Amino acid sequence: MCLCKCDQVATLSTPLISLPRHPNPSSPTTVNNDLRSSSHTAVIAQIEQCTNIAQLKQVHAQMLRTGIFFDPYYIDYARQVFDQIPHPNLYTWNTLIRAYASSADPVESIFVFLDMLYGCSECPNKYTYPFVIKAASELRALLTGRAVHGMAIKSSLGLDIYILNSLVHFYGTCGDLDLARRVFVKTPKKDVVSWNSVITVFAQGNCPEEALELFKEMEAENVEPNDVTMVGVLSACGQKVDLEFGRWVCLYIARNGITENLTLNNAVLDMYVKCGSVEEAKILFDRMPEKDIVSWTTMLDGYAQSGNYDKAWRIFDAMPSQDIAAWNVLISSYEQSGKPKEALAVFNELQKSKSPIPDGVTLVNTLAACSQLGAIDLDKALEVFNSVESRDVFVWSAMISGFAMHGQGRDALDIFSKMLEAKVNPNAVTFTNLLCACSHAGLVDEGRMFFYQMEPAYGVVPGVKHYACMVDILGRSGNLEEAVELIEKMKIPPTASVWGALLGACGRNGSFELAEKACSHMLELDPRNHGLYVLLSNIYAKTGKWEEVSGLRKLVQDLGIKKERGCSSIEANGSVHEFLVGDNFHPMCKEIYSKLDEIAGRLKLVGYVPNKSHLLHFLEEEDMKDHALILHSEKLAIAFGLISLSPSQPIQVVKNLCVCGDCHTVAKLISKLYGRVILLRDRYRFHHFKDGHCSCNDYW
DNA sequence: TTAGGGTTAG
Repeated sequence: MCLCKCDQVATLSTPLISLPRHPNPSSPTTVNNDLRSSSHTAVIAQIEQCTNIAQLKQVHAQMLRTGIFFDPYYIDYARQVFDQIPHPNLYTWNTLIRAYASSADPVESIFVFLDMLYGCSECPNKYTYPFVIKAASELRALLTGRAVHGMAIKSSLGLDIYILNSLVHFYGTCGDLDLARRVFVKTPKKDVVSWNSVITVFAQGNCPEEALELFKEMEAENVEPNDVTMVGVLSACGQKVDLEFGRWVCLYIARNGITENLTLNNAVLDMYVKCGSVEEAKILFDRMPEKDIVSWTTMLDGYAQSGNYDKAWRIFDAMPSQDIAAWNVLISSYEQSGKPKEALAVFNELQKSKSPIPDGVTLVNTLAACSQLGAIDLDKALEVFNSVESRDVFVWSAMISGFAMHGQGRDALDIFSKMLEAKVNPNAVTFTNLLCACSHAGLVDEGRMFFYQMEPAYGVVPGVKHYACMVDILGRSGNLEEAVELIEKMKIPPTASVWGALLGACGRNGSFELAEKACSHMLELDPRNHGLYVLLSNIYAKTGKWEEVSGLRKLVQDLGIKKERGCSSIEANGSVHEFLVGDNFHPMCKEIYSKLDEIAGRLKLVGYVPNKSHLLHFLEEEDMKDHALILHSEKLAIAFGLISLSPSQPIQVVKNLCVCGDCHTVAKLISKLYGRVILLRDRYRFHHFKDGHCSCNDYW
């Protein structure tokens, strides 16, 4: 990565925004490279002065104690020593394979293993396989790992518990939870590590329910859990946002005498943060006997995610050192909470501070912030992208996502081809973004091709997000039967998002029976999803099932389910203006409503008839004001934009929910009648309105 | 004299 080029990026997107605090330009922990290389020389000199094994062991112990043994520098040194051994024995080969497996360059581990198969007279043994499998896990190299698994079976080592436990971890890490579970089930005498491996991979593979089920099974089998088990269980609680169970786990840890340690405390901290209880996190944080960078970063994340940026910046300042993860937490939380300008401001601060150096995550979030700012800034995103020398898979994927959000499906596909040309292997995120691009641009055949090739050609097992995207692609294009078949064939249980994609398609294509089926599945999985009741209510209303509509309305009231209110914001003359549905609070509301009346008149002249099918019967009747236009927040924002911005300025609106069909039509007409460019970002994507057309080609 | 599982940001 080249800093001077990134500086260019910083200047081209310098945002005029004030953050709660501007960090110090220099980070307290700048690594001094000169010092480091002189220490390398000293250690090597010490090793070379050794005349017997005892002395060598002493140096080794010292290196382990200070942690410098894991400095990549010494692996190269070890390799040089290894290369001078005329006939290394199996033990020596294993040592080198192990060193590479947990190094920054695990692929070397695989290469050494292959060299060993030809260059060593002995066969790989029960020690070799766990190291090689670990390297394959690090690399997410599903095909390589499978081959190694096969070799282990052929060498009659297929039932070794260490090898099986590594394999559970390996398959899980590669996304094949099904296979991970099968290996686990076949493990003859499961020990605590077997259980930990399977619980951990399910927790990390977005299957927290299964992870917790496995934990219960483990208890039933009377296997005593340890601290590592609890880390996995806490991670599952965090993902489920199940604070109550998380608290129970904390009690369980105390009652069962499981030793607290730094990692376990960090996992508890993370659980509290993910469950939204920053207060409990802070109490633990204050009483933790030992804290590391992860503890600080988790706490920082807690405050940032809850929008408490003052406290977040205070934590940031108090941290012993601000590594790139800490910066990334700030950038990503600003970016994800719809504050792309603040995100870019933090990126600028980072650039000014010179250290730490931005990594792939920084660029991903910065690119996302650029794309959030609209079409003009997508060009900036391209500049950021082009200025980065080391593009990892996430940077490429972020760029694909940027194009996907703007409905530029072909551009997304082009970027993907270039990524393959650059020899960067796509991962699960790449395919999610790619499928999303296909969905937004109506590229059905391409979507199908990617979906069915991702596993055989690239070793990426389709996850629930990929299924949801594929169902969406098929549903939107009217291939409802195929979408249903796909859901039925899923190897993993469909989530609410998968059924939601089908439901959306049903709404458009009018298949009410199927919609009811999808709804009942979704209600089981996500009973407090307000949007779902709205959709279901619409479906009942369309089929004239008024009794069901009123029953549903009562249910929603009884359950106390609140909907997310539609809210649009627009920036004009340096400040942000927010509008809610039928809002009367804006100081210029009189002008805005008279502008809307004028718009309504002009739209009527060109034959526009409000499309009331998008009105949400009964459930949203309070939103229905007696106006010529249905006053969704985006219309208010656009009207305000017409009044306040000069004709040459694009009207940029951000909406928290999905844009409705009527607002979409109105925006198209306004862009033509008033000769304005309108950029509307909704929950999922961008719409660029110009000359009466939208960039999404009415396909969203 | 070698072994497997763990927490933060996409």
